[in-house]
Amino acid sequence: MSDKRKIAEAAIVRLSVYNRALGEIEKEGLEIISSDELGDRIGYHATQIRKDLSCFGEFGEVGKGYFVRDLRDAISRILGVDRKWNVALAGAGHLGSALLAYPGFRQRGFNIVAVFDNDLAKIGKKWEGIVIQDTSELAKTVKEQDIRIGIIAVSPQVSQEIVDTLTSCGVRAILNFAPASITVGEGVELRNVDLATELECLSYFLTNEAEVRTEVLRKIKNNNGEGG
Amino acid sequence: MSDKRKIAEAAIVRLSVYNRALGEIEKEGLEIISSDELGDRIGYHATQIRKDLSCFGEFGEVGKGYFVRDLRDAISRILGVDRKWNVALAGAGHLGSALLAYPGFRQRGFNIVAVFDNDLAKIGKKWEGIVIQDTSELAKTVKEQDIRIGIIAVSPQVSQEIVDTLTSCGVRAILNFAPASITVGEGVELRNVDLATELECLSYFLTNEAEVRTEVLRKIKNNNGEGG
DNA sequence: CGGATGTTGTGATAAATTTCACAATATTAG
DNA sequence: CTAATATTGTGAAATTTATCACAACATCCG
Ligand SMILES: NC(=O)c1ccc[n+]([C@@H]2O[C@H](COP(=O)([O-])OP(=O)(O)OC[C@H]3O[C@@H](n4cnc5c(N)ncnc54)[C@H](O)[C@@H]3O)[C@@H](O)[C@H]2O)c1
Ligand SMILES: NC(=O)c1ccc[n+]([C@@H]2O[C@H](COP(=O)([O-])OP(=O)(O)OC[C@H]3O[C@@H](n4cnc5c(N)ncnc54)[C@H](O)[C@@H]3O)[C@@H](O)[C@H]2O)c1
Repeated sequence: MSDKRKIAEAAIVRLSVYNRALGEIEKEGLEIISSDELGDRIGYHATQIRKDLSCFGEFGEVGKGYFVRDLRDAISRILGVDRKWNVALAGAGHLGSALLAYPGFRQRGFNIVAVFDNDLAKIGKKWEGIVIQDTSELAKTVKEQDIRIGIIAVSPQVSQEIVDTLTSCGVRAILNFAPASITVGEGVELRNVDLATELECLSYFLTNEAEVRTEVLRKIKNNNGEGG
Repeated sequence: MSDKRKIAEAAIVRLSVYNRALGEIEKEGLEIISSDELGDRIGYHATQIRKDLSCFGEFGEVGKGYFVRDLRDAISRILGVDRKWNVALAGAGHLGSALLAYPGFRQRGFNIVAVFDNDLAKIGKKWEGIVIQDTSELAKTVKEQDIRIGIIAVSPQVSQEIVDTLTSCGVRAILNFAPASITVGEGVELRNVDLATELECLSYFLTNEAEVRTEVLRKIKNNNGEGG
């Protein structure tokens, strides 16, 4: 019943997880997989998977399952990763250089084609085949290179400023690592990755372990699995 | 109505966001803030904030708002970050070294006190004051240093193995950066940060921009703000 | 003092999301 | 061919999460 209007963000995240898992399954040589087995591997209910997919079409074969390759292609199309995206990286510090060095992004179609910094010691240097540019060149480069996605790996103090520069150049998708409350205009998608928040969630869990354990036991009694 | 039993994970993430924002507000010199203004700054409804807090107690003053410092202390206690946590880092590669160099974790009470790798060229070297150890020493070190949290920054192929080693040593909280479907036993909290997934969500948004725009317009008509 | 205003905490309500239940259909074994 | 088994896609139900609405109370200002 292909209807893209009411797709939950959480469902999109799951599609990406399905895709990664399908990649692993493909490597193992499996050609067909049921929603049940896929769910087992990644810790979701089979119905969740089928429901998520049903928003976009029918990809399975009744009584059989899903052709791994076909489903992967379908999800890739849905996510828009059946193409290349040019990405700009702002901030060539510790985190920025790790991101730049990571081959996984390119493998998935995300090419970091430009890196910006304001540190004169870095500007002009070539890292991973890319010359680090001054932030003043951002607007020009974004247009020239058709950059659609920006990654923020600068200090929190300047993150909003860099986001504004990027969006004013037409960048409509931003992945932010700076622990700051960034705001963007409508039509711009912002995703925040706050690693301190991740650790704080773990701290909460450890601090409140007993209560959580009770919850886990209740869930197990109701025959639920691991949550991923 | 202090009842920690039915707290949604999403609420915990928000508490962490509130705390970071309160830190910024404190730096600005503000001593009191209303849920309304806090909500404006971080893109949540005031009622969401009040509801989240109400699970843990009453922290505000009617007609006045919240004392910034007091609320921050209260949330820190709730999250369990009113203390220090010793953290182990597995994988001293590109990402691992960025995490190790980041002062923000220590500032928030998360001390990376041990780093493990299996690369002979790295083992024995001292980074940021910490000697990189062979993974075979993990069990001993985890006990000696009272390590409660593990960070996985090794390749996906070995990530499950390292997770198993950590949990078998009693580590009950794991932050995983490897793009793999990790499973953990009950009583262990696992948080996955998959950066490729983050980019794929942005790709989805860009690919389906038109539909999303419609959605945004609908929300604005209903007086909703930015989602953060 | 008293009315206007501001703000919290929370029960009730609404909305979103997940899970259940099952019809429909394919496959397999005999 | 038929019965047994497997699996999808989806409407309905259940559950979870977010928002609304408002009583209760504090503060401000004349
Ligand atoms: N390193 C981590 O593990 C980690 C973890 C969590 C969050 N973060 C966040 O990610 C961001 C980057 O972290 P990092 O460790 O790489 O910091 P870093 O200090 O190593 O790097 C920041 C880089 O940004 C550059 N920069 C500063 N102002 C700039 C500007 N106006 N224009 C362009 N470039 C500018 C600096 O020159 C530097 O190269 C920070 O906001 C940090 O809080 C990092
Ligand atoms: N670098 C990034 O920006 C980035 C982005 C997304 C995901 N990741 C994921 O994070 C993880 C680390 O990425 P990276 O870029 O730092 O990789 P990397 O190759 O630079 O580092 C991996 C490190 O793990 C060590 N290692 C390998 N096997 C080990 C074992 N059995 N025991 C102990 N150590 C072992 C290696 O020696 C190496 O030092 C990977 O799973 C990667 O997919 C990284």
